[in-house]
Amino acid sequence: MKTRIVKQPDERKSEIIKTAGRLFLQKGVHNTKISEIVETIGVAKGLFYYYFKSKDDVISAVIEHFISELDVVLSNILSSDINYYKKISKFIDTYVQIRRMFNKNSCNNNDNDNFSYILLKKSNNLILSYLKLLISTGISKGLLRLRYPDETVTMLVYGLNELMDSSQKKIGRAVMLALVEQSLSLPCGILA
Amino acid sequence: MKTRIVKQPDERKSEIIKTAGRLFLQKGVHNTKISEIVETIGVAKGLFYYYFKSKDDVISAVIEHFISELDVVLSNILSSDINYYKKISKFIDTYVQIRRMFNKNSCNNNDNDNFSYILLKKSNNLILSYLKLLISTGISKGLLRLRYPDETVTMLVYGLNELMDSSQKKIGRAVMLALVEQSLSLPCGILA
Amino acid sequence: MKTRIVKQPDERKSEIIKTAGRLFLQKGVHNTKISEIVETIGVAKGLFYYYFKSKDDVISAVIEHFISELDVVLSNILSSDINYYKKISKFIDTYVQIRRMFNKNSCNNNDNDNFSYILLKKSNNLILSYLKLLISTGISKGLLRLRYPDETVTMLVYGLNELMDSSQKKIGRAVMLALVEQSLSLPCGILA
Amino acid sequence: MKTRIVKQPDERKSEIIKTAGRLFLQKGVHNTKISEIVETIGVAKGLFYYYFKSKDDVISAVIEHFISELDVVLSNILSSDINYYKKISKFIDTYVQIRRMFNKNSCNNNDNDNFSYILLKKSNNLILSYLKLLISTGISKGLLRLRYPDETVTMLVYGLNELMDSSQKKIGRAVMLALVEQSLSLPCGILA
DNA sequence: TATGAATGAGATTTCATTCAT
DNA sequence: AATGAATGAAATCTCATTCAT
Repeated sequence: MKTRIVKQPDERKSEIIKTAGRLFLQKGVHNTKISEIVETIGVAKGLFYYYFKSKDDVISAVIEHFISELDVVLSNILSSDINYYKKISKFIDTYVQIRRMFNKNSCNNNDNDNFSYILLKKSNNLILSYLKLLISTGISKGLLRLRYPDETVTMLVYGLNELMDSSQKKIGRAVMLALVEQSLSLPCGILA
Repeated sequence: MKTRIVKQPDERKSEIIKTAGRLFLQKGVHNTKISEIVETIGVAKGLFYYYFKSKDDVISAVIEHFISELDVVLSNILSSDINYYKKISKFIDTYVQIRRMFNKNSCNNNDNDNFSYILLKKSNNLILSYLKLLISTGISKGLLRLRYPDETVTMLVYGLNELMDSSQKKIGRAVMLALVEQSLSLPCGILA
Repeated sequence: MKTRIVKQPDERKSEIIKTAGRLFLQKGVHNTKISEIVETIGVAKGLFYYYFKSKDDVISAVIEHFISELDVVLSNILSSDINYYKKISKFIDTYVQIRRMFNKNSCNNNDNDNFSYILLKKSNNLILSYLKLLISTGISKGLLRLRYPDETVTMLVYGLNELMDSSQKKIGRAVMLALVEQSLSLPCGILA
Repeated sequence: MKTRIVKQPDERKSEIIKTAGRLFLQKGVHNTKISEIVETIGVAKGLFYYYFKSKDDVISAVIEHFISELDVVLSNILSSDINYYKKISKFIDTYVQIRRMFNKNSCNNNDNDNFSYILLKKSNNLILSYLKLLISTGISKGLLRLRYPDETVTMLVYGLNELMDSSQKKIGRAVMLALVEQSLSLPCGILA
């Protein structure tokens, strides 16, 4: 029998969520067995089912965990004391970061999971809602003008998303911001 | 003993691919069992393995099948005898069609497959390559001007993709084309 | 639902090995299904795969098990406190015993396994290595003389092996020992 | 549809037996699928079952084929017009040949067939019966003397068998014949 | 005599989940 | 709060054999 290490419930649960999340991103949900999660942590299988009802249960928890962390970051940017355009470029930077994190891993995984897909989509939607808010504020303040603001922002976010995926050459920050300016009909160089 | 119905290999193989494809879209790859595919057709399980090495093998075949069908459609548009702007809007229309087809189904599927995801991505990339070609031809003919043509088209395609997914209200054809015009810096109404 | 009987891993693993070994000898490896092994013990099929990676895995384990048991017996004879010629005849007796055990069973089995064959060969080789040691010791002590000691012992062991297989009439112990004496150029009757 | 090559029944049947035999020795019976046999020849599966009732049926035929070929060779030696001792050494030489043929192949095959085993055994028994005959003739003619002629010859054949298998260094013809002489209590060098 | 698509029983294997300890 | 042996349903895959052509 292994030496039993007792932890606070919250700490243990969080440990499982983080470990599962890492493995899910690395190898895909379908290729991550419960046994692997518990072996990685070094606990018994039964403990997993003490904290989670099922595998699906931990998947949801992992997604929720990632999204709520992102929410904190974005919320801080929005309420921070920097100028309007800076906020836009900060959003874009944050976006690039999480994209890279989610995608670096999901490339390897050739299995048929849509875990990263859901995660990405939820992240995109979150950042999208923040951006929509920011843009509509900008419009009412007269900082920019757009015929279809919501649609334009949607296309911007998901367009960038794909651009990061597919381009052979890594897209530089400058080009990226230029594309944002173009999409939002902003003066050239204002986000730089 | 079942009465044995013999078919030409090509016909049978194609029958399996189409049946599998339909089920994959309806219920996801993971939720579609080999036994279901063969039961749907009404043949023995062994026959499946006579034509395909494994489940993965048929997945690849299904994807290839969908993509090659799309390729024919797009290729016909490109070589057809209609004017330049008409071709663009035809591409967009085709795009909308397949998107609807892939997505109508993938909504139901709550499993963890990314079959539709891969399919969508490959379709997007195919249409993207056709559009890039068309746009660069247009640029060299002086029909339009863009600073980052490839990046712009990429963002356009994937932006639209998401727009169709997410907007509560269905995006009308008019708005869609307007967004395309805006993205490509084309005169308002020219694609209508 | 079955009542679950929990055992120590070592005990369970050993239980599986012994049961599998018995069935393998009785019916041949190919004719022994995993399902039979677990049904015989009265556990679930999954438990088998909890302890063994595959059917091949348990086959190896069974062979190893038989051989290591034989090794203990032979090793005890070698180090025991009896006279030199007695050791030889004890080796022969042990040999006869295991031969009978392996062959009694393998007669029934008309399938195409060579499980008993491998087992027999490994046993033969083990006893052979012990005998070679004993003989060479005897030679250096001047207890016997042989031109080709290793070859002679090899032929002796495998010759006896076959003799036990094939002769219609069961070979008596006396004849057997006489043949050993003849092979090793020992005085007639010294092993009796 | 393939071009259909029609052959005489005997020729076809023999073609299947020879091909099957080659594959059985190369890869083992269990690893040789009916499909492989017919593909190697270039005919359809159905044809196999036109000539053979089952896989077991062809296995028997293959064994019979090998054995009857050996029988011809041995029979020729026995009735040939050479001296007594020469016949013995010719038998041994033939024996070495077929052993090499059966074993060179069966080494590779790590599967659980006893095809080579059966084949070897039947060959050994055939040569054994010829040798017993020869030896007993020799005894009645006063050419040699043995206490247990049959047992001795049995041990000789099977002992040599193993010797060829196991010895790291290939056993030379001279040593081999020396061992035969020793076993049969023949004067040293008479077989050389 | 020959074809090869089709059959189907059954084997091995996987793994999320349970529960006696 | 923790263990890990045990469960069992279900999935994938194999291949000797059959039979419509």
